[in-house]
Amino acid sequence: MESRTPAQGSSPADEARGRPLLDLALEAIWHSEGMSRADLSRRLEVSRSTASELVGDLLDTGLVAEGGDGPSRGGRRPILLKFQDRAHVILGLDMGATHVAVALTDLRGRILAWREEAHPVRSDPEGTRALMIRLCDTVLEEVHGSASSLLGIGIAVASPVDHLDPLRLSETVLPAWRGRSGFEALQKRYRVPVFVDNDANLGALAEGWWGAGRGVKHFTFIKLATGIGAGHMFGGQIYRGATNVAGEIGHISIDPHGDQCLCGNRGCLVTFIGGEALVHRAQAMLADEAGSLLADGPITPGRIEEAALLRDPVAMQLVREVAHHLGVAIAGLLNLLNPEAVILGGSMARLKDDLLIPLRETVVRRTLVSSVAAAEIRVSELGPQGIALGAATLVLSSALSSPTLFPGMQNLVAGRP
Amino acid sequence: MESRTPAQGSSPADEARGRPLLDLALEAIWHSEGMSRADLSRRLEVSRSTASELVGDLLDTGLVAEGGDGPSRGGRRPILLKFQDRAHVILGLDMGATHVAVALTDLRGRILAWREEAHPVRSDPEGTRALMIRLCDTVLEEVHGSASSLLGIGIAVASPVDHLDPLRLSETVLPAWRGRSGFEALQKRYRVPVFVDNDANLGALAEGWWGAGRGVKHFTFIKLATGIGAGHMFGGQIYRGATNVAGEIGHISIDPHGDQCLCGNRGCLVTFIGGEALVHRAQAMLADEAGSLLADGPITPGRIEEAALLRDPVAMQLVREVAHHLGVAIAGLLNLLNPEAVILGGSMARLKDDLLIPLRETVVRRTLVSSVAAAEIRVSELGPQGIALGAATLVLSSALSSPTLFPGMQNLVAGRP
DNA sequence: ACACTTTGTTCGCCTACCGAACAAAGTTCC
DNA sequence: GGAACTTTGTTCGGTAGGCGAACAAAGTGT
Repeated sequence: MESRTPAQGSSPADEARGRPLLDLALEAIWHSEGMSRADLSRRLEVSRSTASELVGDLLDTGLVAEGGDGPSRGGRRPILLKFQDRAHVILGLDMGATHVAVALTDLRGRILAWREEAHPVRSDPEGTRALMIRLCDTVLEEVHGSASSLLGIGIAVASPVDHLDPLRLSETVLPAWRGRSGFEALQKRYRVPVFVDNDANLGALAEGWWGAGRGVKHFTFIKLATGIGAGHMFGGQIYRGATNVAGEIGHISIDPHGDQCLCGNRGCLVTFIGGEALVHRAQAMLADEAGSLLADGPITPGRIEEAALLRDPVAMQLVREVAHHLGVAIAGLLNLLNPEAVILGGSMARLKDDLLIPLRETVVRRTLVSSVAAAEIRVSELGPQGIALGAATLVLSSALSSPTLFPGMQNLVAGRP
Repeated sequence: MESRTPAQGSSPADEARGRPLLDLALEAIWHSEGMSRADLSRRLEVSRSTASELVGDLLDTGLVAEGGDGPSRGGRRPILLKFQDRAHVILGLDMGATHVAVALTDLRGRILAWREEAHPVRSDPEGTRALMIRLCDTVLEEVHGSASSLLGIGIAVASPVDHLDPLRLSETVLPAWRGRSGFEALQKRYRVPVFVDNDANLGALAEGWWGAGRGVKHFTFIKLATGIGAGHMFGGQIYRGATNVAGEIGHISIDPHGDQCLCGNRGCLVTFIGGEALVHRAQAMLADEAGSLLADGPITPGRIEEAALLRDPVAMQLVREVAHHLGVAIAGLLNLLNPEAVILGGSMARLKDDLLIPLRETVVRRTLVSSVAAAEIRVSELGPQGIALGAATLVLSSALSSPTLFPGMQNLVAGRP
């Protein structure tokens, strides 16, 4: 079974000695849209002759193809090389607390098929595993013939993931699963590597590759949901901390005299703006003021977001309160880590400026150095599909940084005839 | 003028392609004490023949020498290779708010000579620069003949440092310096590269190389002084954030109803345990209770530390309060970053368990995941010399990771006869 | 004394990469 | 429209960094 860290042949010495030229060439072509052999030669700082030879090898793999001539730069027109985004597909699974979602993507993060279904994940491991397989089969059938070119499966789980044994799940967060994910079944069924990581980390990864974090070196993604989780992207890499549980921003205390939290701390962020806290607060506010859209029917975080979008006064007051409390926590984050940006995802993200403007105000009032206050605070661009997309991106990023995962590249590195 | 980032020939392509074998060999020999050519071959995963040739080159530089035979492992006895720690010396300067300190070290972080002098650094740029040169001359003379083998100068400043222009100083923190450090004069006088970084970062670097952070991948160093600063070491590298001001832990709010801070925030950590806050709190406590060692004479953080060491009840009560407030901030840090360890330096560090025990208690009560609570909290092992030692270490680490900084290595990389 | 290990050197080989040269295909300027 | 110049992409010999095999030197274990 494959772990998230590519196990094969990655010795400490190899890491320091750098990656083979062929890998770098593939990655460079992926990043640029339509680069010539001469461009590649300049990019990798190799001679045009070697660039030419590298391209020859890559053409054989099918991952790269020639795609017509580009504009002349004063001489012969270059032959553009295009990464073949459709050479493979990737399955990205989002296993939340109460739903399962599956995205089938190409190698450019485009979602070719999508399925989402509500399910009591926490209490029903067997049913969840069956559902995951059913959804995977569905999307693979929908995009005809894609099963044969499946590159890998990425899975986002709403629980900490052990770096050394990513197929185990936290027994405290998901007791009914008893630590065993059973994801090996997916690996056996589809005969491809399986990668697992925490959902906030993968939300961050997706935003960094395709969303609000493109081109941003250091940022933190905060997922607002029942719980509050964060994923850090430092220098293009997910930062996981010592034991892979970095990002528990929900349990930062923002008021030592606040309510007791399950974690033992007082005044955790989650006791102010977690899903349950929001519902309680809404109920309390409705007791004072009637005439809210929230008055009829059960109150859920989703309905609060809906109501705020419709400019319901109670819901908007709640959003302002969320903005304030979150602002205190983010101010601390900025002072401590000085990221370039903070990206908000999950519920509330659709509110955009209604959330961001009061949030920014709190942050600016509460940060010292001007450059810290200049950090951008944005909302997710990917919405609810972001987590599953991030799971697929985990596979893609692994493959691009160590292309032996691509079936066509294995012949080249091992020993060619 | 050299910046902290080695400017010479470091193109993006070079970085990805990895460092030359010769550099890796030098670093490997530095790290091990007495490794053979065969060991090196295994470590770098190259053949014994190449390892042998690499060693031949390194012997020529004078940075490595053969140091007798090692114990047999069942065959011929290996010839041990020893890094020549005395081949060069390094100057490490610590420019605090009210003092200047200089350490002359060898290539193993041993302090060969040390000078420290109080000086109103903030208000007197000219005098500070003259003092720095005087102290440098003194320590270079004391270790006779070392001036000729000076490798470089590292400087720790108690102000944020711009990554792109490390010779500029923050105008807000040190207005009298008007942004100009004038450190170019040191470079001209001693004809060696000068490296500059923030003092908390360099404290972290020193602890990571020589002190309480040896072998710890991810940790945060917190310097308690007039202000509270932190430096993060992630994976052996100083983490600086987007604009080089990561680590402003002093301005994390731990109580939104607390006192107003200069930064605009309320209830910042410094308003509880910064140098001035400590003095005020001590004065207030003395009004209630007499008979303290602190009653006679001016109250300073240093005297509070002294009194606590002598088990003065007022001072010890203050320490417990510091431990509690710091614990709240550290709990947040652990939840957010999940480091392996937190290392405390500056004043109070000498108190060890008197500080650590109540601190750990607060942290454990306030962190969710068990592995987060398992993070080690320690005090600095290097004491007041740590910052200057870190400045010297900045030079050493740069030289080891890009050995062209060593005079003897330049002939080899360029083009040998 | 013998077999077996480990170290370190030598030497020929292989291959990834380079530079020079060249053809093909454009552009610019007169 | 043609000459001069550019840029691209290929070919081809050269080079040097690293490898493996072989070997001598110096150990250990039985």
